[in-house]
Amino acid sequence: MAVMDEGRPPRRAASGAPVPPGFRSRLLEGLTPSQIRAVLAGARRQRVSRNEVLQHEGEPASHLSLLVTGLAAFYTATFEGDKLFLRWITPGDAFGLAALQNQPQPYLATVQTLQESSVLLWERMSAHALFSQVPRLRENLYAVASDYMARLAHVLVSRTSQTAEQRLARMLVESAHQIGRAGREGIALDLTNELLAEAADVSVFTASRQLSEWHRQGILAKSRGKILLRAPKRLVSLLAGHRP
Amino acid sequence: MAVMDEGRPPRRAASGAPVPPGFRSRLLEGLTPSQIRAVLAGARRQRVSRNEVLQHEGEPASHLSLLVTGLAAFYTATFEGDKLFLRWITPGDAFGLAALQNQPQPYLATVQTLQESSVLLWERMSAHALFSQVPRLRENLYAVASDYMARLAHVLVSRTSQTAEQRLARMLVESAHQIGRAGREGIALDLTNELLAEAADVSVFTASRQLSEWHRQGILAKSRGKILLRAPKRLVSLLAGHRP
DNA sequence: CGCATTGTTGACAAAGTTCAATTTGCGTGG
DNA sequence: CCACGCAAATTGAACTTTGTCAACAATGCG
Repeated sequence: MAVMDEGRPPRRAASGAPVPPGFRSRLLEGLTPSQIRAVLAGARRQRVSRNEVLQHEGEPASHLSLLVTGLAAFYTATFEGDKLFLRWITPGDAFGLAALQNQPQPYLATVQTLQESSVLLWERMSAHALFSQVPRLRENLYAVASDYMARLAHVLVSRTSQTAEQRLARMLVESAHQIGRAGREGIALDLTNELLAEAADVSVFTASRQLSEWHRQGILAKSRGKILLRAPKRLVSLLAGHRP
Repeated sequence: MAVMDEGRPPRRAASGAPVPPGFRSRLLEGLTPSQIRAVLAGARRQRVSRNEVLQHEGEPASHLSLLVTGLAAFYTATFEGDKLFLRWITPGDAFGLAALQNQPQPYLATVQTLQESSVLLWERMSAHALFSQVPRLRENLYAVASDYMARLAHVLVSRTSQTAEQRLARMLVESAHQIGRAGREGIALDLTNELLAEAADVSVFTASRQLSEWHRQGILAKSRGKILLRAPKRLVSLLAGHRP
């Protein structure tokens, strides 16, 4: 993964703050420092508060975006208009990949912040120009798109072939990797039952019952809006060791 | 969509038959005739019989492929190893897009023929070379990949938020577009209950019951391995007109 | 301290799957 | 050309999983 050069104080982008030291993104991997500077210079940096919609499914894909700090969720809408969680967007994740198509396309999903965040935004046309100048960007873009594909396929498999219990376990384990904070007691997650239920596509009631069950078994501890995974391995075993 | 030049007799590719006249593929759209010749010349043409596996999920993506004639299905495997239908592959559809990544990647899905078919195969490295020579190919590739994303998202929405009846209706309507033969009586589909059930992710029993119901209502006619859609619009109305 | 948000619990209902028992259709070989 | 045999399709009934709903509890913020 690309790491920003931490040696020298990073140059301030034309219209925004620099990227935090140590920031990594799959999209910028393998670029030279000067290429990274050029790419960042073409972006607009923006702070966004919690629960802000960064892109709206169906609207023309006008920007390529990159989450710098914070947390967002990537949703698609059902035919009835309910939102359907697809994945977390964490710092370093790009979204709005539809903007890089030659023909203007609509966004495939809605992205909404779950915490105060900051993003880099490239306007469609200037992104096209940048991607022509830096071939490595195109390669990275394709890799990122492929990663979306693979994740989407996993979600699909999970939703259609796993039980509610397994989906919850999977979501907890994945979330632990992506948005968890490791501590002495275990891995801490800032998730309400409601958000977790939504992410695992389970009713809040099922989520509550299952979490209580795992709490009883000592696998995790709960408090309001927080989950502490004490034994993530026991959750993993619910997934893999399913067939005896 | 790209159409092969039908004016002159198509030049025979190095190691296979030419593409049939009128053949169209999203992947080759916008290429000049000479570019198309060059691209086809780099491919191996292959006949494959029914139920042949063209690529295996998890194996290294060694080839980019293009279905020329016939029909195939694009499956992914569940964690238990069952196959999970994702989409049809019809003539002109490319698959094995993972081969175009810079780093070698595994195939994301299994592709299996449902009829006697023929495919064009590009070995990974020569595909890379071709795609460097013809920038338009890269653009098309990205568009094709985006189309996969969009379809996958649709499947996901369908699987998680629609009833068995709706999924069957949707699958019938989609299949009618993609693999149906329009006739005076309606649109004919060569599908067994089993294949349809698999594609809609429904048990064969549910499929049988629902088809019988629609048969009773005059929406379709069935015979062994065949379905004749008489009133596809009434199926569509089950999807959209669901909310009153 | 009061109130809104978040979480819990039990009873019940709905949607589909599973299973077993048959029936139907169709190609084939005698 | 007929009967056989297999694959495809059907049907009813029990069963499972999970969602829905209503009522309630507890947590923590202002």
